[in-house]
Amino acid sequence: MLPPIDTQLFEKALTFREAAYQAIKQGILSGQLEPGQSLVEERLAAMLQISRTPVREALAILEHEGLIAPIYRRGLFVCKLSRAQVVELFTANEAVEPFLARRAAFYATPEQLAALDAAINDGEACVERLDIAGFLRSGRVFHAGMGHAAGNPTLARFVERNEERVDLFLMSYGKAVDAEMMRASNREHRAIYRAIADRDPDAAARLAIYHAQSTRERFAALATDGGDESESLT
Amino acid sequence: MLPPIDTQLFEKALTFREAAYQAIKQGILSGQLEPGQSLVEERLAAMLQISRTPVREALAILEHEGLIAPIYRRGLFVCKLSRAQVVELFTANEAVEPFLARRAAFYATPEQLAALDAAINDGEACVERLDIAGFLRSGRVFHAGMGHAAGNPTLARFVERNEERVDLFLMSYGKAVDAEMMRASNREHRAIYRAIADRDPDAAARLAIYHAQSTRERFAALATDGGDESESLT
DNA sequence: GCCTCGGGGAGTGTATACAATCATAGCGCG
DNA sequence: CGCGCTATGATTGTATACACTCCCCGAGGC
Repeated sequence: MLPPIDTQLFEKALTFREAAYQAIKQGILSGQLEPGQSLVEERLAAMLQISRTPVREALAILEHEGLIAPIYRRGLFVCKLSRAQVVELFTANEAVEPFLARRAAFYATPEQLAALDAAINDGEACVERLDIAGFLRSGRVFHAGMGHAAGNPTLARFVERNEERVDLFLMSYGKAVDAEMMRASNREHRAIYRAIADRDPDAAARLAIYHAQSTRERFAALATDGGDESESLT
Repeated sequence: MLPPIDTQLFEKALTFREAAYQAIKQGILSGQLEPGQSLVEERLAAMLQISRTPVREALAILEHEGLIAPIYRRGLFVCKLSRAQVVELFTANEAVEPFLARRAAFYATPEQLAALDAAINDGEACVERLDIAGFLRSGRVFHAGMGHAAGNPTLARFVERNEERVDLFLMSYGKAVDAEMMRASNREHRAIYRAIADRDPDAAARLAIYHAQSTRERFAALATDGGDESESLT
């Protein structure tokens, strides 16, 4: 599955490198480039109608972010995360999310609250369409938005990257993600949002913990099989 | 100030890109490349005796990590963090460190405990030598080691990167960092270590919080002046 | 004396060229 | 018929070449 030739992306980004980074990342997170698939530099460059140089620089960054993994002189591959790695990501989020929720309840501006609300509504729309990739994206927007509202870009970006990697895993199990699961997740998002909007830090933090644990349990129920655990590309 | 030509680094790394990444990062964190200084690709390439291509890829990663910042078609510069940004980093650590300390108290292996102890001892040695860069490095090793002992590489790397950026800031104020300050920090590290070694999660978490806050206060006392706050390169 | 306006140089951003290595397929041989 | 070996192609890793942009500086005009 190949992402189509890049078109408007170059208008937003100053450099081809940035455009390539966005395009490839988008391709991965939208499911067009599936986990385990090999990424040939020249092919990507041809799709984006640029040369290999900026593509390589973009790939270097994505590799550093943990979305793709190289095998020396063999090629680059979209990461296949193991269950253990995903559990680790959830654990990391468990440490950070309640902190963010609490602070968001203190500091969120009306605009930021509106952004959170919009992300939740977008998620609901995606559920109706059974648009899994879109739903996962809306979730990332929500979590990143909460980080932003908490006034800590560093933590916000950390959470966002973790979500990206989790979603990358979930894309592998796309067929198993059903509407009820998505609805449950969105309900929890809305509950957190309400607590933040009500300026109730304790409730926000509590609900964030609940959400993290609950998500992990939903995930565990999903990924019972091992799959090809052996070749978990890191 | 220029880092000398790379020698042994290429033996450890498979690619020039990785070697360049390590070398440049090392140059920044050791203080050879000072905040605000411009990094000319060709110059770096000449020092490392390689071409610009792998250097650029390494720089792209460092930029993504937030250690250097580009100005479009003007050049790359070692980041000058603002006080607000450093406070933000401390806040992020405050959320994560107690979590790591608690888990480390549960899961640390004897080897990991030994590594923590070694890092602390190294730090003490650096204090005697008044080796600020070395002391900061030992601190990064300690914090990263705690993350590792907590069994969560994701959080460990997050903390490590935050420490790198904080240390980058402190390098600017190198002259103001005195021995007593370093000793205090190391004492707190040792206290955390003892709690972990004693398998006392609550104490470890409590001491980690205290350390984070205490470090932030020491920092605040240090960076009272604004410096050239205006041009904080992000 | 101050401002404006080229011209040269430095340096990034991108493209292309080259070398090294790995996979694979074809072929011979046992 | 299966196994190993070689040759060829594909793809990465690195180097070099080119174009464009921005800054600096000096000359000329007011």
